[in-house]
Amino acid sequence: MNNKNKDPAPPRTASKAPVTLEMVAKLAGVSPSTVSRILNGTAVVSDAKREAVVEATKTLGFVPNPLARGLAGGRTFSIGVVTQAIDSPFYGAALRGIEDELDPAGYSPLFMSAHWDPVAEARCLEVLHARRVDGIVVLMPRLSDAALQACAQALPVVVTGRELRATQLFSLHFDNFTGALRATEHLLALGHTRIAFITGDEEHPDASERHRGYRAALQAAGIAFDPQLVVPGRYHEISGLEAVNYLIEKKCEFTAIFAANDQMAAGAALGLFQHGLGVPKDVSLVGFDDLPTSVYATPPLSTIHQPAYELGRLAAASVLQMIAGTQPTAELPSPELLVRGSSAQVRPSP
Amino acid sequence: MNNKNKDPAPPRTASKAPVTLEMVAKLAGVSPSTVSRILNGTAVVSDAKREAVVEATKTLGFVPNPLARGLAGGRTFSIGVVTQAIDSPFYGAALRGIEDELDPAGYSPLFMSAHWDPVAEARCLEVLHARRVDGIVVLMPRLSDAALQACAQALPVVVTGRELRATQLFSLHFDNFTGALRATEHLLALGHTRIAFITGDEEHPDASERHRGYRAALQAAGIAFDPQLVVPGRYHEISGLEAVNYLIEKKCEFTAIFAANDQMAAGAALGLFQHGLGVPKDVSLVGFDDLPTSVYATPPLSTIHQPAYELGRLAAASVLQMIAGTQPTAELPSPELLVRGSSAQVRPSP
DNA sequence: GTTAAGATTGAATGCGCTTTCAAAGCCACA
DNA sequence: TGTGGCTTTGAAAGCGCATTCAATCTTAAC
Repeated sequence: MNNKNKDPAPPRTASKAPVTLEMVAKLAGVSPSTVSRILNGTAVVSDAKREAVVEATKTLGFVPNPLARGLAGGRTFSIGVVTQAIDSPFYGAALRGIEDELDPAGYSPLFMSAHWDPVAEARCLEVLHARRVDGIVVLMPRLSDAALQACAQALPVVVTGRELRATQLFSLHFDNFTGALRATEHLLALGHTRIAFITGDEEHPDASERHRGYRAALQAAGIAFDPQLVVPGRYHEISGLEAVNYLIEKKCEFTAIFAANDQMAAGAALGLFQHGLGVPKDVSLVGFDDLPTSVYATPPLSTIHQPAYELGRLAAASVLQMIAGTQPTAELPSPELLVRGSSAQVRPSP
Repeated sequence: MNNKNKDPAPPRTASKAPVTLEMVAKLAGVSPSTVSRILNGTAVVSDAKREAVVEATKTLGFVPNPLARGLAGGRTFSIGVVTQAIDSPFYGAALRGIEDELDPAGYSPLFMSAHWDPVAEARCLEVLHARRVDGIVVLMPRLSDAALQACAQALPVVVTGRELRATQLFSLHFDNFTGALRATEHLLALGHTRIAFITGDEEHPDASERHRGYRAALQAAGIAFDPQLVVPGRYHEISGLEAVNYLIEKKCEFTAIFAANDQMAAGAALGLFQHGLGVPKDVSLVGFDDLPTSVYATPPLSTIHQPAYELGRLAAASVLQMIAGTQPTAELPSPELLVRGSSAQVRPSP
């Protein structure tokens, strides 16, 4: 491979014999304790010694061993992150946010996937605890509040997608209700009255909040709720597709669809396409989440922006604050409606 | 929150005083060494003691401290994984594959993102090395071969997206050339002769291989190569969109587009849509990668399936093999063309 | 009935670092 | 000149585990 990059990584000759703090101490002519103190800023040291140590650290290329630090000091400078699916477009952005926030602070994330399984989630927590992480972020937990609170007794925990507060436990919650309300209102404002709703996995609190938002908007507009128009989904693309098939099969009349997330909206779009229905010509479509891919859908998907990246950043910042002893105060931005090409004025019925 | 899940995580009462191997030893009436031996299967122990230890381990809820294990034993049971972007749809699947392979083996992945920056990548390698991971997987490295080889001197390394072999260094390479060849042949077979190509970031070996595949197919079909039809892209959606705009602006004639990856194909699709061009009615479109979302595009995208998940699994399995002392032999499956709705017979020109 | 080889086991050491604890050095004040 | 209080520094004790080494107990062969 003709890779002409100048190498940023000098071929470490020390690949065999790892440099230890003790060696630095000897070279600098001080005790190991002093080196440690300088490394951690634990105490005041004379400038002379400090310089000698810094010098020695450089010439030796010393990098402290995190394992030893963790074992001796009790802090590992790593944050456990429990996600449901590392390969989900939504979580991806959140993980990125966590990364970006942790990195400059000198912390490393330790990602684990629970796959929406409470048992697996509990195992993740256990493993992270065993690995002595300094704090934990749980993205959209499936575990009970009590389990989370129990976990928070041992170390700082931040959860998202749930309202929950306790000592060493902070929650970051997005206003799904208002988001869904806005989305439905948007469709309503375009003249739609027959708005189908594809629900999320109602095991998730978000899903039911979005459902409530949909109903609230309808009610406020004085439109009778029609249970026929609500089709259960599971947050996956395929369930959006199935929902559309179901609606059409049942000959439900609808001029718009609000899907509880963008992934199902994508599935729904495909379903409509397969049935020869144009978006937004025949059916308006609105999603929820604003996945990075949604703006590149054809047509671009109208949706509620959920700040996944921000969520990650704030969650990470919050654990860091708790570790530092401060009570976090972060709050997620309000839901924001993004009107794109998939929603339009209702056509006068033929 | 009405979470009715039975709690899989019993409220560990021992959240304060961590159980140590020594405590287990005392309870079981044996020496710490024996407990360690049983834990690691390092030596034969009498059944009586083994049972006593297992029993004690259970009643105490003992979980060995990975930090201590790592420090004392030199093995951390963790694998460093360097990815370019944790939030990319392509990498997501690969990471998932790695996770799935590592987990049953008792290893944990340690993910780090290098953001396509060789300097950052070198830093990742350093951090992972410092964290004493037992092996490293580098997905689509940007670093020079030499740097990678240097890294492999210290511990087992698996790289993907590059052909590179050395002691403790294994590479997993996908046949991008053939993939691109197949994609182009497909378009050719449909009667297209004016096939535009949106390149990837040519810093990546994959990108140039795909480019070569495109040209090879054209040549084999006896079609003169037209440089006008090749538009540089950078693997992002936006560059696909820009490429289409460029082609149309320049009034290039084309009946099909082959994008070097699905993300750019999505961008291209949007561009065509904005210009009122139908896919595949007016322009056929073929991508590369087979992202999970591509099957839900409207119309579903014809593409070359790249086994990202498999890639992750095989890479992980390979490091594990190297750690175990065996030479890995894994090989990626051949590229596979998936014909979906975005490509069709060329229309007789008007 | 011995003895050597082999199987089990425990005591002790160390991985690399943080952190008391106490000693030594410093200052100012009386 | 002496004493108390403060600061800088080093020695030493672990953190929790793996592992070497030597001791003890078996078993087999003579």
